[in-house]
Amino acid sequence: MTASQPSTTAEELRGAGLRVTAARVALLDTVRDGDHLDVESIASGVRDRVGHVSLQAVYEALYALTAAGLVRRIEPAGSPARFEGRVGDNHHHVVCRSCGAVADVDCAVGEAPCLDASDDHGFSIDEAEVIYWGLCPGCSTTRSS
Amino acid sequence: MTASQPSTTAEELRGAGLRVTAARVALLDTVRDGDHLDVESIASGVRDRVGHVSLQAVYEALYALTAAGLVRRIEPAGSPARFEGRVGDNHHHVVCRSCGAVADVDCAVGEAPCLDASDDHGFSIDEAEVIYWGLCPGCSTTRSS
DNA sequence: TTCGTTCTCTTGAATGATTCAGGTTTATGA
DNA sequence: TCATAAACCTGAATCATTCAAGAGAACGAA
Ligand SMILES: [Mn+2]
Ligand SMILES: [Mn+2]
Ligand SMILES: [Zn+2]
Ligand SMILES: [Zn+2]
Repeated sequence: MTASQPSTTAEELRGAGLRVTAARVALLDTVRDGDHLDVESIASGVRDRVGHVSLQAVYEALYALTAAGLVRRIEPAGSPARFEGRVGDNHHHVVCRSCGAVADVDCAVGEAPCLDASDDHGFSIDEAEVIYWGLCPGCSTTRSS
Repeated sequence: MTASQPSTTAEELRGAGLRVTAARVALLDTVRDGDHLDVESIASGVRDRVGHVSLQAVYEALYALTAAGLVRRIEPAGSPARFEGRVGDNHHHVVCRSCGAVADVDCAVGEAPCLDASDDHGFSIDEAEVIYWGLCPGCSTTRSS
C-alpha cells in the first residue's frame, strides 16, 4: 500500500507537473507504442482508446508533453511533425526520401551534443541533430528492380 | 571573340539546361549574394534587380535551380525554406533557436555522406544532414545579461 | 528571319499543418 | 466543498507552399 511502485503513465504525467486526464494518458501511451507518429495518427490512436478528443487538444497536449520532456518532436524537411517516446538519449534518424519512413539511429559519438562544430561562429550549441537521407529497403528495391 | 571565358551566370543557367531569363539570372545572383535567404527575401532581391516578378515565378525558379544543383535548399524545423548558393560540398549549419539565424559549418569529416550511421536499417543513405542548434552570439548575450 | 515547341511567367485559388481566440469543463489541492 | 488554473472544445485564422490554366517569351530548327 505504501510502496512506491514503478511509475505508471499517470504518475509520470503528474510528476511532470501535468494533470492526469484520460486523453493525456492515452496520448502518451499512443506515442510510446507508436513509431514516430504524426499528429493525425496520434489523434486516432488516442480516440481508439478514449473516444472523442479534438485535434486541438492533441496539439496542446503534444506541446505540453514535449515541453515537459516526456515526448520528443522531430520534423524532417518536407513532412509534418512526428513524435516519439524515446527521449533523453540524443539519438538520430534515417529518413526515406521517397516514402518518408523514419527509423532510429543511435548516436555514433556519445552524449548530446554528439558532434563538435568545426567552427561554431560564436553560437552556444546545445544539440547536434543528424538526419540521414536515403531510401528505405522497400523504396530502393522498387526503384532498382 | 572565340574564347570560352569563365562562365557567367547566364552560361551556368544554360549549361544546366535552363533558359536564360532576366528573372532567373537575377535570382541566382541574389541567392549567391545572400546568406541563406528565405523566399520572400529572394523575391525582393530579384525585384530590386529586374522589377516585377511574381512570387510564383520565384518558387518555380527555385525549384528548377535546386533540381539543377545550382542552389541548395535547407529547411530547419520551424522555419520556412532557405536557399544558398554554396552547393556540392556537403556543409552543415548552426541555427539559432531564438532568432533563426543560420551560419555555415564545414563538414567535420569529409565528403558526403560525411557520417556513417551506426545502423542504417537497410536504408541506402546518400546524405547526412547536420543541424547544430543553439543560440547565436546576439541572442545568448541578450538572455544571459 | 520566321516558326513552333516548350519552358517560363502570370494571376488567382486551393491546400494543409499549425496556431490563435474565446468560452466551457474539469482535475486538483486547499 | 470550492476556487483556480489547467485542459478541452469549436471555429476561425495564418502562412508557406502548391495547384491550375492561360499568356508570353526563349531558342533551336527551318
Ligand atoms: Mn527516434
Ligand atoms: Mn550554408
Ligand atoms: Zn521508403
Ligand atoms: Zn539568435
